[in-house]
Amino acid sequence: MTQEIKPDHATELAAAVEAAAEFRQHGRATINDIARIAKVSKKTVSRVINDSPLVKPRTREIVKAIIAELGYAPDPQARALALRRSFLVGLVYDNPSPQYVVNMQRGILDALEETDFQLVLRPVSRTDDHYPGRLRQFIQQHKPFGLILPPSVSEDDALCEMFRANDVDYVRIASGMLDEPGRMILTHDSEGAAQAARHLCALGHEHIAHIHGPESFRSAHERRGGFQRALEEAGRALDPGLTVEGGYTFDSGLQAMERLLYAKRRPTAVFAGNDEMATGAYVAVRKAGLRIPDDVSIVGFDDTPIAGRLWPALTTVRLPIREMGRAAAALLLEQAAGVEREEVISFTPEIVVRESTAAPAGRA
Amino acid sequence: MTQEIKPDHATELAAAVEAAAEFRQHGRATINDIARIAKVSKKTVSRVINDSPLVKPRTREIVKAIIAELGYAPDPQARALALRRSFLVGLVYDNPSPQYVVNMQRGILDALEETDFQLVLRPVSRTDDHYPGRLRQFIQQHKPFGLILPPSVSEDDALCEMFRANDVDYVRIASGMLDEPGRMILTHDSEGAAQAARHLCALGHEHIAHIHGPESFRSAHERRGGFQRALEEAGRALDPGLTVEGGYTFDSGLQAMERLLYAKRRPTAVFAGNDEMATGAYVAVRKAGLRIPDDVSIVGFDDTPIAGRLWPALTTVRLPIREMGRAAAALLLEQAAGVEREEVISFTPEIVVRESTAAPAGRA
DNA sequence: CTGAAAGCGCTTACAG
DNA sequence: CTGAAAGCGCTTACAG
Repeated sequence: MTQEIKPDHATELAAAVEAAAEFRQHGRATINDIARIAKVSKKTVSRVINDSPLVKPRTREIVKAIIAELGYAPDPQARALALRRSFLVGLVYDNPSPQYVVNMQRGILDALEETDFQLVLRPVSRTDDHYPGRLRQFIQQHKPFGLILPPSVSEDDALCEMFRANDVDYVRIASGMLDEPGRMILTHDSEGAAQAARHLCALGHEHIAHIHGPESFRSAHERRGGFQRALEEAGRALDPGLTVEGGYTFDSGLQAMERLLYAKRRPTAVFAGNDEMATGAYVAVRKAGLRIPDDVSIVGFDDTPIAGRLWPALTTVRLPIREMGRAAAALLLEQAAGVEREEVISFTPEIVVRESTAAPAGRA
Repeated sequence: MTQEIKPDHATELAAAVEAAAEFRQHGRATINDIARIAKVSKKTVSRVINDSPLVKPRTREIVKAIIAELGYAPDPQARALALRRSFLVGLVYDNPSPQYVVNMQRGILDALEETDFQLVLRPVSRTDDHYPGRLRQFIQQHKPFGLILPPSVSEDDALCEMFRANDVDYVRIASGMLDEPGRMILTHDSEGAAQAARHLCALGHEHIAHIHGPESFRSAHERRGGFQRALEEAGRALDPGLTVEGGYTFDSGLQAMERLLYAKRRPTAVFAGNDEMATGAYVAVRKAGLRIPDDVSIVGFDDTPIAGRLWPALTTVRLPIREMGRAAAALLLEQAAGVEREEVISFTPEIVVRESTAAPAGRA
């Protein structure tokens, strides 16, 4: 006489795990192995992998237990082929600062850490006319899951349109609202610059210069604008004679500062649009035989590592680049999950006061 | 009456290209499209893609013409699935210098530029015990084409053994001969350090200090060794009382220099094991109210961008990091092509003389 | 030198 | 809630 035995859930689960354990030695498992051991179809395993709700909780639990026991991970190449979409997240950048790039990479990697996504690097040169074409080819061939765009590539509207046309998700990091909230990380550069202005005004400076970045960078406008507004709110004005354009480079900062030092009335403080230019300004001041901050106070922007390594250490405005990268990658995942975001994610830089700023000589 | 027309090769080729041109609008081509238009099997197209010699030159030419006309590129995901090997090259690094990392990335990207390979980033922490396990999982799941290992991960023999066991190609970049020539990029750090020693001796320094890197870094030994040997060849010796250990960081350089400044007899020149520590040494000298190079000459190692931005600009030893990255990636491709290399590829650093070194005060 | 069949490890409609 | 069949775009033996 046969007797129908209806095993309870715990028994069933234990049996499945045991069957899985026996399989262990046979090398890397596939979806078929999981299905066979779980006694379900591979489609059901696929549903579990993809978190489909259409699986009985009990079935799901058994499948998950076997997956855990075998340390199974689905093959990204096979999934990509079937999904027509790879598990690569591309960082498309033209930012010249290695520090910026590395920090952004770190942030993105933080967010991708426990996922199946890999970060691939796509440096570009915006002065190369072929760069959108190359990117299109990359996209069509590698079908990246999504792209992250820091400044200044993030400011290229035509490029983003191409991404949309090719059905590729992206997140733009920029100092202006260039896209819908779900595709943007906003940085309030103008507010950071305003903090620099307030700091210098509070120290008593009246005669303040600004070395701004190139007109082609949105951040240069934002920073100049915020600085100017805050000066005006404090009853000062940004003297056009003390406003010089640089190229965000060390050399341009050095040259701009040299010009400022020979102005009719030498400024007692200078706000440089980034740390690179501030570093150049240091050298110009030194070469002129002047002292920082005794003769001239200097403020930078970015808080790159060089800021703390200069002597005296540079007062500057810090943008949390790593956190921004993390947020951008998280937003990309959110976007893929179909979340509709209404509010933009934004970051406000903060001034870091070190040793390069002090009250002007007359007021010391 | 039908007449057999045997078209010549040129006609045949032109016809194929025309057929391809007609196809153009239908979206992205696959290997099947190419095969159909070329009137061959897809296996033959696959042979052409993979540069198999087993294809009649004429057939190959026609297939290549159609591929070019359609701008066809094989799907990397599909190839990866069939080949059980992806087109990803992993950069596995724990190097703390952003400048080093970014330059290495650039070099690798240079070499991968016109290939189908993508660079993926795998930062690791050697102090994390789980890091080999995580890497193994990455390897087994993503089946990277190969890995590039700069110092100090490159010095981990057990890790490389795991790579071999998992049948993954790799290239180690190190200052010692740790592996066979086909898997190594060698840097002659000791020779660079020797150049620093010769430079200081030539200037007339007798009383020379050295701030070396941490014992756990092979480069620290190589640099100290090369420096010491060259000093001895010049009839000097490395005074143990003027040899201090730092941690390759700014702060450690500052502290080490402070100790040296209070030595019984202050050194007239200091060789720092890297630019970071040299930068710290600058600050210590400044804080002590001394001048560079008038009171103390300083030499760094690496030639990171900060070297040229300091005041006075830092004399340092430059390693061509970007070229090293390029060579490493090229070597990986060579390895995959089955080339057996007998001679190791090596790079010798060179001193870059700037403004931080001069004859000692007494001899000016 | 060339091709038809099978397979890499997944997912997508479709049917139940 | 579950499964059998077909397909993603390639390559690998195998046969000729």
